[in-house]
Formats: sequence, C-alpha cells, structure tokens
Amino acid sequence: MARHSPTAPRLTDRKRGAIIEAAIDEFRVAGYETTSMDRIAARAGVSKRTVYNHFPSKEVLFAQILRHLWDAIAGSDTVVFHADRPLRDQLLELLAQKFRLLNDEAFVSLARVAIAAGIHSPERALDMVARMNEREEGLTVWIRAAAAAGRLKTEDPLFASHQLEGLIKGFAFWPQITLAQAPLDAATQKKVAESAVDMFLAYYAC
Amino acid sequence: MARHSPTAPRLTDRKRGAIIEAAIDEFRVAGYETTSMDRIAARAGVSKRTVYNHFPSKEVLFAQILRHLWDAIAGSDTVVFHADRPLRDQLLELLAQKFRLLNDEAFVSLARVAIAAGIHSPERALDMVARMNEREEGLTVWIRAAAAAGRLKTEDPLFASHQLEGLIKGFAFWPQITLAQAPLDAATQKKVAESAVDMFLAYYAC
DNA sequence: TAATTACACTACACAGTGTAGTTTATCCTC
DNA sequence: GAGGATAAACTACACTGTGTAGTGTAATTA
Repeated sequence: MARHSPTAPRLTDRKRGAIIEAAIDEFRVAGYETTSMDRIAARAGVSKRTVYNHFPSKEVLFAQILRHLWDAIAGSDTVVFHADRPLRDQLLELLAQKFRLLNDEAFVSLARVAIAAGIHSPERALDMVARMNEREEGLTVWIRAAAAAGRLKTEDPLFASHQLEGLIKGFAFWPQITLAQAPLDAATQKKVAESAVDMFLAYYAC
Repeated sequence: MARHSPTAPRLTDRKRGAIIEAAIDEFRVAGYETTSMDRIAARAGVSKRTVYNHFPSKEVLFAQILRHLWDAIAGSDTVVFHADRPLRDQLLELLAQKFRLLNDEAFVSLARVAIAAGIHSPERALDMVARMNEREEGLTVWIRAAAAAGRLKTEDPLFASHQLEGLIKGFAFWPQITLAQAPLDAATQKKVAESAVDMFLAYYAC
C-alpha cells in the first residue's frame, strides 16, 4: 500500500519524533532524574514499550536528545575581520550572531538540559561545554586578527573575548539558563549589544 | 558528671553537625534527587534513624542546609561612595569585596546546591536568588551615588552594575558553579578586577 | 510484515517508620 | 569525688509503600 501522503513520514518515524519531542520537554522542565520513561511515553502518546523499542535505555534516549538538539542549532556563520570596515559595525555583527544563537530555542534547551537540569555525568557536561566553546570561538579569532592588524590593543585576545561575552551573557544567557527567564526583547538586545561594544572599544580600540 | 571538655559540644550536637556536613557534601556533588538519606547517614557516621530524629524529612533537611549555608556567608561590608576618593580605588574595593564572596566556600556551595545541583522547586530557587540579589546590590547603590554626584554618566545604574558584574562573573562565578571549576588565583583575580574597572571607567567616567 | 499496544511482571532503590536494645550524659546520694 | 539510678539520644534492623527502569508476550493495527 502506498503512503497516505508524500509529506507524512512513516508511522515509526512519527512515533520516534513524538518521543524525542516529549522527552525534550520533560527533561527540560524536570531534569534527568525526575523524568520517568512512563511520563515521556504518556506525553508522546505512545506506549512505553514503543519507547523502549526505539531507545534501549533512558540513558541512551538522553544522549540522543543531546545530539538532536546539538544538530538543531543553526550553524554559526563566522565573521572575518575586515581592516577597512569600522570595528564597531563588525563587532555588532558578531554580537548579533551571538544573540541569534542565544535566542535559538534548541540552543537554550540544550544548555538547560545539559547544565541546569542535571550536570548529571560530569564527563558529558565537560564534553558538551568543550563543543560549545569550539562553536563560539569566532569572536576570539576576530579579536586576534584585529589586534594583529594594530586596531585593538590587547595581548590576550581570549581574555578580551571572554570579557565581551560576559557583558552579553550576564543579561542574555545565565538568567535564561538558571532561572528560566524569557529571552530579551529586541530593544533590550540592542541596548545590551551596543553598550557592550562601546565599552569594549572605549578600552581596547587604538 | 561534668562534660568531658568545655570545647566539646554535646553528643547530639556533634551528630547533628556531622549530618549537616555530610548532607552538604552529598547534595553538592550529587544534587537533591540523586542523594539518598542512607548515603548521608553513612557518610555522617550515624544511623539512618538518627538522621530522621533530627530532621523529619529529606525536604526539611535540604531546607535547613540552605539556611545553614546562608548564615555561614560572611556579611558583606558595604562601601559607601566618597566624592573625594578616586573612583578606581573605590570600585576596586567593591570588586575585592565581591571576590571575597565568590571565594567563600559556603557561598559557592550554596549557589551550586541551589542552582546547578537541582533548581528543584522553582519557588525556593527564586526566593534564594532574590535574597542573593539583595545582598549584592551594594554595587548598584554606589553607582547610583556616583552618578548623582556627576562622576559617572549613566541613566541606568542597575544596568551598569549588571555590566560590571558580568565582567566578573563570567570568569569567577559561572564556571565555578556550572562546571565546578576551581576559584581564580590571586593574580588572575587582580587582572580580572582591574581590567573590568578600567573598561567600565573608560566608558562611564566623566 | 513490521511496528505498536496493553498489560503483567521483575528487580531495585529509596523515603520513612516502629521497636527493642545500647550508649552517653546528668543527677542524686553517700 | 565515687557510684549507681535515670533519662535522653543513638543504633541495628526489619519492614511498608511507592516509584520507576526495563522486559516478555500475545493481540492489534498500519
């Protein structure tokens, strides 16, 4: 028999998707320990047995979800240093990019699941953070290039990029992760970004 | 018969202390859910029944520990704004004070237990954070005073103080809380504080 | 035919309790 | 001050109840 519709995936894939979705929701609000497989199954509208047919254990399901969220994060389009463009514009572009990540539901879910709702398994947490830092180092690269071009005066680009990040994350990351606060509205984002860049340049620009 | 020694507390107080100490350790590394009363009793060198003789439930024990850690945090000696002293010195003093808090084992334990190792019970987490902010607002008060005295140009002292905090906490708080990193050594603390103050003043000083 | 389901079931960890016996501190008497 | 009675606290241990990870199976559905 043919599929009902070309857009509808196979039943088993739909079920699988529903399980993952339900598991993300549950893990996110309740954490790893407190979430039960029965609850996930119920929320997914699926029998518990089906959950176990797709995922051999809670542990594996959790790991899969981390992968799933990771893959769902939009790839960061890096900004390369342009000697002829104003530093301020380029930095604002870099921060806009960072805000795009911080506003990404998948990213926030991932961070919350991985950090706030558990830190269960330190090994995996460290791995996660390492991969996040990897993805985030565009800023450091840019600052290093700007310093090499004589436009920024710093001997420690990594330190400087952490400072700039601190100026952002104190508003738009940590409160959201640890206190489940809502993401910043556009106006506040603008204020935070511009103020951060201006302060940064007031100190580091040549 | 008299007590064996004037310094040794009564047996029951020693037991109680051992339980609290053990519970802090367990909750800190394992979080609320994963920690069992049996483990706490074992670690404290006390029978499980004794734990329940002192604390009627795990929930209550946890709450008591939050109180205990809270009380153990050194009271913050606030810095008042002096119109005649250099801003830089006063800010460095304020940040030194902040670092004293961030280096306080009890404070870090509390924050970790309350935030990283659980965020179990949002109501209590929010209460905790509210009280922490209360204790931390000395910086905002100082900035407001400096702005009123015409020494700092900002219309939003709260925002400015969050920025300065972000410059510090990105190095000396969040990594310790979420990744259990070691506190900063003295040299790094100095670098972080001075760099933060200089950047802050480069932007806000009149 | 392959996946899903209901359901019954195992095994285990854990919060919390009840009890009977032992230890520790205090107090009273000599 | 020594010594024994007394009360309070501690301990071992057995036990209840519950929640939950994970499995096996026979029937149902896509």
